[in-house]
Parts: sequence; structure tokens; C-alpha cells
Amino acid sequence: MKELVKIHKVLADESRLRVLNLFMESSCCVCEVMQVLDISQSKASRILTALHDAGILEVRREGLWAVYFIDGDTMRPVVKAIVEATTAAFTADLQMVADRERLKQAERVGPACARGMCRNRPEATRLEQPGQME
Amino acid sequence: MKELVKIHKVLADESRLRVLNLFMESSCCVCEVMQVLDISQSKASRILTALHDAGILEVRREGLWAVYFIDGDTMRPVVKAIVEATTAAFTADLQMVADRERLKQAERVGPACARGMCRNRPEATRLEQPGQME
DNA sequence: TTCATATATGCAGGAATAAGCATATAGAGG
DNA sequence: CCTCTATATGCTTATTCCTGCATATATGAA
Repeated sequence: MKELVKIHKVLADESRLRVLNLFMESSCCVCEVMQVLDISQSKASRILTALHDAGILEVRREGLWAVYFIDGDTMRPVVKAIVEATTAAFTADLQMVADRERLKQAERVGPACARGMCRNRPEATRLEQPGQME
Repeated sequence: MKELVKIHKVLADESRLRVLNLFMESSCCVCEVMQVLDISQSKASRILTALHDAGILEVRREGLWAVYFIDGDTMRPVVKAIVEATTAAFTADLQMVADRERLKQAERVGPACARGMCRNRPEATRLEQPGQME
């Protein structure tokens, strides 16, 4: 009951839905999410944390990176059913398709690099953002 | 996309979930909802309106009563899938079972009667509310 | 230890939401 | 027309939510 409210609450936000959509493509870390959606680092981090708290995502640490991912086996059945019903609607959505496409081009570099402020990899720049589509 | 946000937003509330649960039992009107959940008339009305706006419930007018109901055929597939995944979790929930049970005892009388202020049917009293269960 | 980089989080302002109260609307029946 | 009853809604207040900014924490390397 409380769990149901929590799940729907976390999915009742456009940005969080867009992030969830990325995980249909692959696992990703904070830096990739912020690149693809062109959002701030804190926002990306909070979204991933929220999806994790709701039992949708798992995390593992890989060096400096926190890699979030979906694990259908550990996900609770109720959660899984709702997530699947939701992601099913992503496949055909233009915005979502574009996001997943952009994820493929994202590099696993951090916020500094993504902002072009990294001395070690100055060539890593922010991904191009298309105009809003709806 | 906008639709997905809307659906999850309307389901991200305990009272609205409890109301949705009632429709697994049968169609109902505002007065029955307010009796079973022991909430105000305006709150019951707003909840039903919200579920209707989200495309979950339909309405028909029966005299003075507005009868809301679920129509699986007219419901949009996305909505239907999410609603079904959600209601599946209701069947085992104690609170939900109790609510559905109480709905069977509810009479289709209006707010005035439910408050015991109706001259024509003074015997119609508010249903007993059990202690909070979780 | 100290630095560099990636991620998490405390805080504050503004926006959206929820609920009660009072009132408006609508149908049924004189 | 008027009255009664059921439902819808405008207004106000309290609370919750979202986000940016700044800062803290964590990991790896020198």
C-alpha cells in the first residue's frame, strides 16, 4: 500500500520517466544520465537515488562511478509489473527513442569532462541536444 | 508521456488507491465512496473526478446520482496495463479487502442520509469504521 | 597525506498539491 | 415556480515536491 504510493509517486515525473527509459537500453551512471538529458549533476543524482529508493534500480560501485541498473530478479513483483506496464509505452515514444539513441553515444566521463573543463580529456564535450519534441 | 505522468500522479495517493480498489467490486457513486472511506463529500467527489480525468473511470448519470465505473473496453491500453498491475496488488491487502467488504453494505443514499440528517430515511446511518489497519 | 574527479546531500525559494469550508449547479418532484 | 437532495467547484491554507546552488563525501592516484 505504502509501497504502491511510493512507486507511482516516483514515476509521476517526466524527468524520472525519461531516466527510467534509459535503462531499457543499458545500465548507466550519473554522468551519462546528465549528459543525455542535459540536466544538472545534482538532479541526475537525485533521480537515480529516487528510483533506487523505490526499488526499481540497483547500484554497484565501479571505481569513481556509481553504476545503476535494473535487476528483474531482485525487483519486487508489484514493482516489476508496474514498471513493465510503464516502459512498454516507451518503445514507440519519439522522445524516448531519441534519448536511448543518445545514450549510446554518451561516454562514461564525469561532470567536469562533460562540461569541457577536464584537463585530461578536453575533447570530451557535451552531447548535442535536439530541440524539444513532443 | 504526459499521459503517463498523469496516470502515475493520480495513483500516487493512498485515498485514491483505496477508491480505485472499490471498483474491483462494483461501480459506485460519490455517496458510497464517502461512506466506505469515511471522508468528506467534496473529497470523494474530487477523487472520482480525478480518476475520471485520468481516463480510469467513466460516469453515467442515474437520476440524482453520478455513477462511476470502470470500462475495460474504452480504457486506453497504457492506462489499462498500469491500472491492472496496480489493482493486482489489492487483492491480498487487508485494508483493501475490508474496504470492498464495507462497500457491499453501503447504501446508495446521499451525504445527508449518511450523516443521519435525512428526514425521509433517518435510519440510514454512517457505516462503522474499523481501526486503522496496515 | 594531498589532489582530482564523481557522486551525494543540506538548504532555501518557488511551484504544485491536498483538504476543508462554503457555495454553486443539477436533477426529481411537487 | 420552489424545495429537497446529490454532486461539483471556488477559495484559502498547509504541506509536499522540485530544483539550483553550494558543500560534503568517496574513491583513486601521486
